[in-house]
Amino acid sequence: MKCSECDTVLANENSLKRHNRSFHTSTASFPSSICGVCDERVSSKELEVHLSKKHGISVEHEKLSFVDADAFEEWRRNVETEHKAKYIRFSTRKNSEKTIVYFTCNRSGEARVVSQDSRKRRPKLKGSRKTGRKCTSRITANFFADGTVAIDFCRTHSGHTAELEHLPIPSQVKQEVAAKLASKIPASEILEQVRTSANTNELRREQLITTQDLRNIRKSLGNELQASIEPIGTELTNSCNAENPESQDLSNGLRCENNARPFDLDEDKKKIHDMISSIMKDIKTHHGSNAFIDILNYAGPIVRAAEDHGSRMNELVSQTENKDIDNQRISPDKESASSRTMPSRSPIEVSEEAIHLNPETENVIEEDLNVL
DNA sequence: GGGTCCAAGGGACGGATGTA
DNA sequence: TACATCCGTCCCTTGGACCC
Repeated sequence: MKCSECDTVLANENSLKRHNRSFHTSTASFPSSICGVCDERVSSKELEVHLSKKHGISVEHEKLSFVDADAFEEWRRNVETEHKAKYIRFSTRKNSEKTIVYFTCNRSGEARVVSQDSRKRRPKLKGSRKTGRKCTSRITANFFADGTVAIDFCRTHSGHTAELEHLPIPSQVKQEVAAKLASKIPASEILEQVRTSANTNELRREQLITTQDLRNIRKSLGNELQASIEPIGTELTNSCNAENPESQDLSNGLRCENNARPFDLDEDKKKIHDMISSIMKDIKTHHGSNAFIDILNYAGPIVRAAEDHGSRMNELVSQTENKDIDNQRISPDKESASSRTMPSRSPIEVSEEAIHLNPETENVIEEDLNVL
C-alpha cells in the first residue's frame, strides 16, 4: 500500500495507518524520560539520580547469573508474579560472544494512541497499560555462547503502582485453562477453580479472569479442538442444545435459536412448579422446617416479582398479537421483532411488605407442604 | 567497541463493538 | 447477553545514531 503523502510503500493497511501517525501527524514524537513522581523531563541516564536526589527513592540494582536460559525464564516468571509486573523485550544486540537482551517494565513508555480524527473506536475503558512515563525497573540480560545468562536487574519501579488489570493473563494459566476447556470441564467450573486457586491472601491476575477471557482462550485453540468445546456463555447461562433440550433456560425461551421450541406458558409453569416442589422437599429433608420457612420468606418477593413480570408479559404478548391481527401482518423480521422488545423496567424494589405472599401463591405453597 | 536509546515496520493478541 | 469480528495496541526485531 502506498502512502499518499510521501509515496512510501507499506505492506498492509495497519502499517500504512501507523506510518501516517508517525510522519504525517503532529504527534510524531517518541516519549523522553519524564519523572513519574514530579513530571519533570530528565534524560534517561539522569532519571535514577533525579529520583534519588529529589524524591529520596533509591533505585536498587542486583547482578545475578543463571546456568541456562530456562533458569532465567523461570526466575523472570517468579519475579513477575511476585512484583505484579511484566517485562517485555525492548531491544536486542548480538555480537560474537553474547546476545544482550534489554527487558523493560511493560508499563514504561507511551501508548501509540491514534488521533481523534482517525479513531474508529473509543479508547480502552481501563486505559492503556502504558503510563506515558519511564519506569526504572528493567533487566539487562547477557546470553553467552556457552548457554549461561548474566543479568543486571533493577527491581525499583517508578511512575506507577502494581495494577493487576494492566497485566496479561500468565501463559501458564492460559495453558491450564485451555487444557480444562479441552477436557470439556464447564466454563463456570473453570472460572470458579481459577478464581479460587490462589493459596495466598494476595490477589493475583488470574483471579480477575472473565468469561470473555475464556472465550479468547477458546478461540486461540486449534479449529478442531475449538469445535469440540461448547461455546462459552451459552453454557454459563442456558444450555440450549440438541443433546440437552430439557435444560433450556425458560426465561430465554423466546430468543433461543438452536433447537427452539414454542413458548408454552402452561408447560413451563408446570416445570417450575415441579422444580420448586423438588427443592422444597430437599430443604425440609436436610435442613428442617425452620430453614424451610426462612426460604419461603426469602422467596416471597421473588415469586411476587415473577408473577408481576409474568402478567405484564402476557399483557404485552396479547397486545402485540391483537395488533398483528388488526394489521393482517405476520412478519418475523427485525421491525416486528423489535416491536416485541420488552420495555425497560426499573430494578425490583423489595420492601418489608413484599414478604407477604398473595393468596394464590400461598395456596401453591400450601399444596406443596401437603405433598411433603 | 560496548552500551543505550530511538525509529520503523511485521505480526499477533485481545478487548471493544456491532449484531442477532 | 452471547458471540464473531474488527482494529487498536503491544511485542519483537533490525538497524542507525549517539555517547563514553
